[in-house]
Amino acid sequence: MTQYKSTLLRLLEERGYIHQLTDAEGLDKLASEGVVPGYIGFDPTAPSLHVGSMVQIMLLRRLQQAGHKPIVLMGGGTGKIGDPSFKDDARKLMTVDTIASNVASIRTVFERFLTFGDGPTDAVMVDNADWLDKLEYIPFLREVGQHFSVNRMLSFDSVKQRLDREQSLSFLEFNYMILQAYDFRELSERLGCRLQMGGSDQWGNIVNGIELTRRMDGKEVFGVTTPLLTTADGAKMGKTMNGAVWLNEDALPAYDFWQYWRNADDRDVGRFLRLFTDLPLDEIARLEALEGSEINAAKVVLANEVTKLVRGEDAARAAESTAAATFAGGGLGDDLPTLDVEGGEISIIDALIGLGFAGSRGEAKRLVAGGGARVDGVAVTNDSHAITLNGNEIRVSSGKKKHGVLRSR
RNA sequence: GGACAGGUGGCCGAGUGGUUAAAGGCAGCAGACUGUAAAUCUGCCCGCGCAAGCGUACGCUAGUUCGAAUCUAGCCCUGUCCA
Repeated sequence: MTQYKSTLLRLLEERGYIHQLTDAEGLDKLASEGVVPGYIGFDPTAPSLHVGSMVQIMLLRRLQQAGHKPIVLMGGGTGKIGDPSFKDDARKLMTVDTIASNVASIRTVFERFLTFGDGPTDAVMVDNADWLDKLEYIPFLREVGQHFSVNRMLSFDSVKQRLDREQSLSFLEFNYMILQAYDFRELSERLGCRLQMGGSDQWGNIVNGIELTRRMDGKEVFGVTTPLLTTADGAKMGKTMNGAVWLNEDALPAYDFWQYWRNADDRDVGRFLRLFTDLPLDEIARLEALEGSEINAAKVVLANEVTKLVRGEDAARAAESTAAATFAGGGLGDDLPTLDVEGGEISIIDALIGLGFAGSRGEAKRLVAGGGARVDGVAVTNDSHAITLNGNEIRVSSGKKKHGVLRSR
């Protein structure tokens, strides 16, 4: 199992992407013989994907790096249903318009990770609404439905958990796994797709797709899942401070994105470097071996590399220099949130709200009362404090990490 | 259609007439310690207000009561079992 012949599996193995494989030997053989088209599905539940989806995106990138063809499947059709997997409650149904606009917005991110085009190993993007929307119920039941055993479906974790917890699972959601399986089969027909990848929670769906493809067409296809990514302290990746860590620029400023990686847990640095950057493994080994506070250097590299990939070179450089100026120098950087102040004076409360460090006046006051608010590095404990700018830029901070700039206008 | 159980703050979960803006936990924010790390300890954690206070809030609606998350009725939703 350890020694793969194919570049693909070796690459995935050594960088930590593999959790489960459906047929390691078969896939290894296939991948060493020629181009393997492989896909991963993404649900358009929001206008942007977040860091939690990044393993999958990187997986497609690795696929292309290893000389194969990545297929990005947008779940424009399945998104109308919602994955029941492990959710506590039924997802609210999204309107068709929302889905369409989410699909369009998510699309842009992939261009940074993959090379699209018409060549044999160029990436393509497809939307399962293209075929799912047109399905006719009776023909679909006859062709596809006959291959599914309800007994079996009930035994899948995604469904079982919902039932065990005595939570409702609508028939609509129950169908999700069938449609997902159908996607694989459809992609195998349309694009000769041989491989589906996904998070470990997708295992059941992937296996279903493989079986359906075999039963309907007698074709052999494969599946790979990635480990469920959590941070070292056990939290799901991609949810922090002010919510999710979005990939799209308009959903999260590059500086905040950079900071997310800069603040990674020590124990995660090596793993993240392998998964989310293209740095060579020996370089990563050197970085993750750094001890104590030296590891901070590795975190900067991590932040730079990931930001470069997701947001571009310029964004990464700007974020780094802002961070350096703000933290090391105690100064200001261009990327910090900025508030234009009229009239040369503003109350500390309004400044904190204006910079987005507090969501309400009460919250701002509590922050001040708790000693977390600083003006030019000096703690302010009086919530009626007024800041006078005198034409200068003033630095306002919430805690030690969140900094912003007041500028007079 | 019937019987039973249930719907509480971002989540989990106590609370069964006033002392309940609602125990506890998780998540989050801040402070101390540090390395913009982890762990630990401390404070905060519906909104407005300097405050007294006011406004909202316990599925929805209408009641009973001086007073309801707590009682009554109807409705909606969920689960389990029965038809």
